Amino acid sequence: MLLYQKIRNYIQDLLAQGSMQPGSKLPSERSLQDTFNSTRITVREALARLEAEGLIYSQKRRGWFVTSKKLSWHPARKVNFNRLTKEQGFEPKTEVISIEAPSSGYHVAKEHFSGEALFKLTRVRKVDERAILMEEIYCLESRFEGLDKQALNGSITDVMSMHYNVEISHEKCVISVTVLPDEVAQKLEKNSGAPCLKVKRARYDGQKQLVDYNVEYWLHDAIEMVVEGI
Amino acid sequence: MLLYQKIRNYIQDLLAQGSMQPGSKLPSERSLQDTFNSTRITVREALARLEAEGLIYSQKRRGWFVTSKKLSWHPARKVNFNRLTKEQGFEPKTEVISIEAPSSGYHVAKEHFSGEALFKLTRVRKVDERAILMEEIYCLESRFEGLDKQALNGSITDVMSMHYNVEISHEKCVISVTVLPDEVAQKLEKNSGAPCLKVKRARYDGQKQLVDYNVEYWLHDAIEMVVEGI
DNA sequence: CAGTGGTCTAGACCACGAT
DNA sequence: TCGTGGTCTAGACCACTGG
Repeated sequence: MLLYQKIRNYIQDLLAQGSMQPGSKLPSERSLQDTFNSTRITVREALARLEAEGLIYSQKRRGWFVTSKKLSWHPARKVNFNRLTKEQGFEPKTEVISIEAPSSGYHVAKEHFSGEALFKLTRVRKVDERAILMEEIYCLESRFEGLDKQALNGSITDVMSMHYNVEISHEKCVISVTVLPDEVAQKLEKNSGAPCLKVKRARYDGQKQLVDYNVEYWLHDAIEMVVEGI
Repeated sequence: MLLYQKIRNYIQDLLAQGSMQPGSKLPSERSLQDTFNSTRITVREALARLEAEGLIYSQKRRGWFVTSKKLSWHPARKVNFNRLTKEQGFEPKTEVISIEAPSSGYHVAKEHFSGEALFKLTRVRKVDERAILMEEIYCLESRFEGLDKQALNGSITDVMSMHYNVEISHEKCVISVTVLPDEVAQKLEKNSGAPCLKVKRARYDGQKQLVDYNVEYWLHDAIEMVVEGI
């Protein structure tokens, strides 16, 4: 058997035994190197596989940690992040990074909103103190006047409903696997190059008008998506 | 800038220029190493990032190649693989790996079919000669007698409808990001450890009886999922 | 057969985290 | 300050692909 597979199996066994709880720290790369009379390159090969598999994750220069149970997510439903995560036994937290309404349009403005002025809301969402999602929400400045004065660390759907009388009635998501862009990786305290699920979501009201357009970057090991159909 | 990022950018530029078409072969690792006066480790770091990003892919010991446009897939719809891929300009192909009905039950049998005897159909699906999907389909032996004598390289939904008068009316998918299990990687001519989308799908008839249970492994760079909701 | 990617060794320096 | 992961060098042998 290949050496990096031995190391991988060794760590998998550590996890399976239950001797390592979610969130706890693995032995350092150099100590694993000594354990197996090997080199860091090979140890890191094993760790990378386990990371891709979703069993462990690294935080920049802090170390390697055991992944928690995945969050079950319904991309095609109006979901309340805080409620959903609590139902599944996690402690949610939302941080507003910025809300901007610059005079110059964004790229998405041209593509989806025919060039009109937009708000851009950027947020990071955490479960159990681990940042697992960064999202950018774009919506019309004219339709949501004063949005930047609202409380934005809860459900945007609720804010739109309560303060602007706008209801979402349909949405379309496109989901792909890619890597975190560098600026997103930084916000989530990950290395650039970390795999992720990218979700692009367009939401419409009853008149089939586009209400908002979201781009979400989910850590690949933090989520599983549930879709029901027909 | 980091060296592996320089190499990554260099290759990205090659792709963006259009000088490299989908499916064409990249320079070898050793030639890139010479170009940048670097080492294979560093070159492979750059290639791994580009692979994770979905821009290139490797085939075992054959080399690195440029990825094609992604296939758009609606996981929550009854879709005909052959029709869908052709509509998007690809040339589809389905290979039946095996169909078995062993006396001993499968693990899924216990979990989903309360222990009854099952067929297990294993197939690989290709677009433009590239294997991008391996799937296992489980269904009741008693309900689909003689299924192993049917033509199984087309739509299973059609076979069930035409020969067994069974119609799918509802389905539920669970989608996660992980790595190809070793035996799947082999079938798809990939290294073990290649990232993938894993789709577990349960399909029900009008009486809410479970008709079949599928496990699909999609190459992460070959597909983007489209989901519409509410 | 030559060339390719897959695996591996034995080191090194750096930036950043924890303390 | 010390330990950590992040990046990098300069080689090596092997299994397999392709001509």
